Amino acid sequence: MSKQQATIKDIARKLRISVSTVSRALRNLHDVNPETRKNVLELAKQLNYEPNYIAQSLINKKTRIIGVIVPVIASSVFSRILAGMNDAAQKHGYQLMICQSNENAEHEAELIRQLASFKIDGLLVSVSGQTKHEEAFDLLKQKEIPVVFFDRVLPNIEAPKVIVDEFQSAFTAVEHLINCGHKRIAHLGGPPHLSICKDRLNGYLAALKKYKVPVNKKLILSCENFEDDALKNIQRLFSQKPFPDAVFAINDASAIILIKYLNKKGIKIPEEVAVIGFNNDHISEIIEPALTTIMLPCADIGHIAVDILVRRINDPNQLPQTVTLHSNLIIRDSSQ
Amino acid sequence: MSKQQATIKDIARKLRISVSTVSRALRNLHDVNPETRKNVLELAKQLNYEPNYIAQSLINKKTRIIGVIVPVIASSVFSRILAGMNDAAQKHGYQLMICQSNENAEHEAELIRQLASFKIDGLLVSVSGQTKHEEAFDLLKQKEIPVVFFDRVLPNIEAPKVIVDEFQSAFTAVEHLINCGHKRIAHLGGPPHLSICKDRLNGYLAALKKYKVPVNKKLILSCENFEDDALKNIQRLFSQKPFPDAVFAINDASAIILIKYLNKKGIKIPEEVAVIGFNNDHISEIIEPALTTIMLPCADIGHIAVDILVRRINDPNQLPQTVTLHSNLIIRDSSQ
DNA sequence: TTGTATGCGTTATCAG
DNA sequence: CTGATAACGCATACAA
Repeated sequence: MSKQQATIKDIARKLRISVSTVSRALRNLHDVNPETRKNVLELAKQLNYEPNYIAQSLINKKTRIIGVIVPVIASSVFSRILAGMNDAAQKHGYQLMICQSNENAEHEAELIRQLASFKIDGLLVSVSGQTKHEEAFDLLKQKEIPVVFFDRVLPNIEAPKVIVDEFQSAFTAVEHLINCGHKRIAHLGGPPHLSICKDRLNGYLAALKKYKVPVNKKLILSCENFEDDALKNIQRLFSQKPFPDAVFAINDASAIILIKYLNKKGIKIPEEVAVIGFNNDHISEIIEPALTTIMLPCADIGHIAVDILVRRINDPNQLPQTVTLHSNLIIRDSSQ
Repeated sequence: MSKQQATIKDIARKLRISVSTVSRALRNLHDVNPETRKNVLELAKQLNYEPNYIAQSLINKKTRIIGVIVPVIASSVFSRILAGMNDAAQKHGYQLMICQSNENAEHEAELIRQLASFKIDGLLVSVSGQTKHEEAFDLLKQKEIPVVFFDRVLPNIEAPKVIVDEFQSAFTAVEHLINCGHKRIAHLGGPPHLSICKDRLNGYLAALKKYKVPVNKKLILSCENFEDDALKNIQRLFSQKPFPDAVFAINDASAIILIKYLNKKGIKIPEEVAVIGFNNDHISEIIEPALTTIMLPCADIGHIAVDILVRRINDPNQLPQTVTLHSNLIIRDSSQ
């Protein structure tokens, strides 16, 4: 923190008026002599005065800081969501305090405590892949810090959520595979306790059911750490006979690992195995064959989450709403 | 900010002791009765007491907040650097206030003012592609807020910097192309006033000079907005005859656009045109042909920038140092 | 070992 | 229209 910073006291002393008058003049309150105000504003400018948000926060009980916890910062989805949040927060006059949990539930809980100590006005959270309980979030309720969950949410927590219609997205993806004539469709899933993963699995199952494609449990795999576990699950999947003739992967990163695996094995995509991903990472349009995938509205997720949180900060009695955004199926060469 | 939060006053009242004793007990200072401390800590836990950083900041004149300004959050390089910064900041007990300038110099200046009002303890900046003056940073000097520049820095500013040896990186890249037998080597550059772009251009020129390859100005292009301008420059480049037989691109994103252009035109890589990128984006190992590129130590940049800044926060008299990190040439199929 | 008083920079409530 | 004073939550010199 700077030491040479001018305060309203300095202005008051030099102008031989009281600090309260200075405070009023600076904030353009009604009951202050135009001349006095002029003098104050001039001196303030000259001294390069800037209000101390910290001191204001102590009184207002508002910091204009929004905390954000994401599992990882360096991911295409989360970095795009964060960018959207940043722009939206700017519009509302808030700053973001961004942290990553590194997919670690304990660290996530610690971050919540830290951010609470910073007296953030509200928190935006996308839970780690390892977060199974909602205990960690009780602290926020108790401290009356409004929270909005986004993207990865806990199913049983009562709070506003901004999510993508994962069920419908997965359904659409698998329906597309079925329409392309595939029957033995595998699902390379994610951590099963995460709602996004559950929902995608259910969308997958619903599509199979609708089109009367029998469910084969051997074709349903869970990667506890997303793409980090993908390869070993892929190997297991393709050690079976007969092969699946299509794979719906939990994300593009896993799908790409699969494509490289199939390319290496000389298995033709999409003729022998069709592949569909999730996220529309930049890579997906570049890989050979280009990856059919689901495009998420990342920037919108960020904007809307911030908008809802700000509304909640200003009116804590808002009922928790869940905003469900739609995704787009992007059909490329890996599926047809 | 929460309203129901317990304060040291509450603890003091309930325990019928003074706030100063509570304050001391909570911070484990020496001169406090073990029994008293035990009572305080117990009640604190029971009331779910957490110190109010805001109030502490007002006294300590330290917020334990580090501001960060990057041109864009959703980029592979910057998001990885931010992730590194986050982990390093956590270790030092700081939180990050992250903003993006969206490559806009005016917005960057505005962000500096905003962060200054938040009384950040220090600032980490990677300048926007449009930042030509250093005026905006004078405010920080005046307010004695330490700054560390990273990755994209202004050449003439006296401040600590954490950069990659861009000259050497580019030299190595072009030397590699020359060693592969290429003679008409083009450079698809970035905004020319950015130091990283100047340095890469100079590295390119130095390599040509060392190996007595004649410089052809028609083969040197500048993309004012990096990959956003790449395509039109690529088209200009390949409207010339004879073609360049190799291209050193300013980043992987531009190199990928080039590869797709060449693939579409049926120009063989690397036989007819070799391509080399910069950044080692995830894509570079996935595209066909896999892209030879320069790998930046992103996480290290983040860690080291934070370390230096924290050192400077604690001792403002530190001389400004420039830490230059080395990159690695990753040779893949696009060059040989 | 503990309590009192004061202050950090600002705003709010009064009284004048 | 202006000023004195208390308060926000905490830390600290000093006194006890």
